[in-house]
Amino acid sequence: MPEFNNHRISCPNCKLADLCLPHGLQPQEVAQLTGIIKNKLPLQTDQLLYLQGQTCESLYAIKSGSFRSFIATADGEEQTIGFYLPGELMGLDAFQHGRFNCSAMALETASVCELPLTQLNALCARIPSLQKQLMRTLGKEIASDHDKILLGHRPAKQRMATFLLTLSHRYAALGFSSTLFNLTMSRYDIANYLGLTIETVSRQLGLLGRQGIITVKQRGIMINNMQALQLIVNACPQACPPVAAV
Amino acid sequence: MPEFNNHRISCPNCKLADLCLPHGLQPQEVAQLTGIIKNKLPLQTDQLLYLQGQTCESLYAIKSGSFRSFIATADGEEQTIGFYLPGELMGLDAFQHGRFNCSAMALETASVCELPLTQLNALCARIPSLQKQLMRTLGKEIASDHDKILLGHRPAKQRMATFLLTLSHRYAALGFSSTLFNLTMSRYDIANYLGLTIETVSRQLGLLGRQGIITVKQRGIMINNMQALQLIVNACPQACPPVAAV
DNA sequence: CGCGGTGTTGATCACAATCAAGTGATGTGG
DNA sequence: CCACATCACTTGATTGTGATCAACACCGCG
Repeated sequence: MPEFNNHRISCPNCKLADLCLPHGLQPQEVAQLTGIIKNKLPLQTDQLLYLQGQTCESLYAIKSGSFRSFIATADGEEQTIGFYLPGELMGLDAFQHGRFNCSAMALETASVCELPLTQLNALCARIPSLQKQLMRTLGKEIASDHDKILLGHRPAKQRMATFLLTLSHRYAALGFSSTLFNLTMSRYDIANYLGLTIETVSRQLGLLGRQGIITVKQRGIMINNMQALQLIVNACPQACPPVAAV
Repeated sequence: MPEFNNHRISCPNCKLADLCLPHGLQPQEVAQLTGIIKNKLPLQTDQLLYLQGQTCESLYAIKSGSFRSFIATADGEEQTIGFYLPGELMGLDAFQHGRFNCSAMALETASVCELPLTQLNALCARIPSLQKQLMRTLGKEIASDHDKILLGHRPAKQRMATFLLTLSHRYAALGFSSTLFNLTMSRYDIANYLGLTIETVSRQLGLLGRQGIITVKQRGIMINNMQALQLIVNACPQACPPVAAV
């Protein structure tokens, strides 16, 4: 993945600005936002950005790399809740009690902008459009969570297709290829996220590959037939018309 | 369900105040909040409070009754996302684009407080603790959505038990009995919400009944063994220890 | 009454989990 | 540089949970 990482933290120079918190702000407001960003050392693979239960003192915007957020369930297992890509804001679920509701782990070398809450709140009070943008981001998080709830009630094939298509769209929004990308997470992570087993994930990927819709090479994914993928996503569970079997 | 409905809308006199937006506000601030509430006619069973796609001009706090929120899926089906009880705030998912992301329908006769967004925003700018409370509510919504995502990956028995236990806790928070309550939604709604079929819901309820953990009479639920229910909720999918079979 | 909506119960089937073995990449020490 | 271990993933065989299909019970209501 190309580097969005700037040596000096500065929203005005950041390619991600329009996807991130500065979206819709005046240049002078963006400058103020830049002012509160705390520098943070890059994280290595498998390093925790924060831990479930910790007091939340900052939100984190991803500059580069990707993260996995997960919750420890009652039975001691981990349940992956979501994956985060550059430009996305992490830690919003801590707004309820001031403590992180899930843990966040780097899937690869990654860097983030740290936004101390006290300063962010103060800034929000002075910049209405920043407040508004933060609320929009919260609304987006809720809407995306609703999609995940729906997804949980779908058959395996549809979950897999939706997962790939969503990633594709998010990469496209970042300016990357929508048809050729690498999965930064393991099959185990995907399975856990989708509520499937690794075997089922593997089989579904294999199936989509044999149908010619995608090409899988390790963690590399090429989407050959975006429309077919979309059809699988839209299909109602029953009455699934045969999708150009090969 | 008893009536929380006051003849004049007034947060200071509302028994729900501490569960709702006024929580943590100074009396004088609560008065200001009361000032922006628009009166709205009570809704009848199956009446829509808002429709997915509509421009969102207000948030709604439930005074009495209950609601079901649902999304129209790609295949034309409805998918129930959640149920709302008195004191809860509806419409938060509209923050993303200013349009409601789901529809809300009354499950019984219900009344709501309408909070026009423009006035609410203006008030938030002047009352930091109101702003904070709104953010907390958003965080709560996200956290509860995460729980729903987890639930989707659990076996039927656990989904059913969790559903009942969550309702029990919410009723208790409202000052109602935690062990004796009526379901305001149909089996169909429950099944749709949990991602199961009505048959499975019926069977799971029957099973819990035969185990003596609950007593089901139509839509009336009595919880006889809260701890057993909690054990089912906590249990890991496999290695489910036999729960006092009768 | 009989009817329609709502919910229950039973029989069968299918999808995905589980169990089990095997392949392929990557890394390590001899 | 190769033997070997390890990890990540794939593939195959079997099983079980919950969906589907189908019939039936219950309740309110005209």
